[in-house]
Amino acid sequence: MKSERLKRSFYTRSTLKVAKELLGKYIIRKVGNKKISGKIVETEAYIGPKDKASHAFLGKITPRNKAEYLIGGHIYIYLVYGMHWQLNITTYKAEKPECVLIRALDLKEASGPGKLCKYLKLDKSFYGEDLAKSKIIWLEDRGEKVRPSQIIATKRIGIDYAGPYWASKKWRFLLKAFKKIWPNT
DNA sequence: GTACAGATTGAG
DNA sequence: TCAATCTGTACT
Repeated sequence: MKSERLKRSFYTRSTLKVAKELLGKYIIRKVGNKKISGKIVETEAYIGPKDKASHAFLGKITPRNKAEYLIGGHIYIYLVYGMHWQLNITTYKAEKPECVLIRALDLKEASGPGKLCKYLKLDKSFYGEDLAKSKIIWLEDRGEKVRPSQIIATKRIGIDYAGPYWASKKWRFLLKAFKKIWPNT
């Protein structure tokens, strides 16, 4: 099987393009001598500082979100609701706070952002990890082509606080074939 | 120092 | 429908 690790140049392009192309790619997580992996089937784009739903809205930098400003290909992970980790991958250039939230893999054990991190055993120790270099987590292209007609774009989830303009942006992308995983879509 | 909301989930 | 659970941020 063809299996190629995604390079820096994949991540440093425009965020919406990366968000769509991440669909169908595989995430590989090495724990000891075991590998945990799955296909990415749902993503969301966050384009700070103009995006009110982004943690980096208006160029805000805090100890929590500073990894969002790293060059494309780094992990930005944080805790929400006091109990769930969210895995984000930074995109575009350094100092540009843009990222893609990885929401789901093609497994029912990882069918949501919080469950995905639990499945991949991710936590704050992965903050700022470089997916282009890391030996414990990276992404692979296994040669699966995803056609635009297989991608569904919808509104992002759980960001109504950002107001109707940003909340209505269709920056959530998912593979048609896996729509059935989510009861509320 | 205190108050409060949140890029969710799973149970009821 | 709603509680669990805790960090970052904006106050005093």
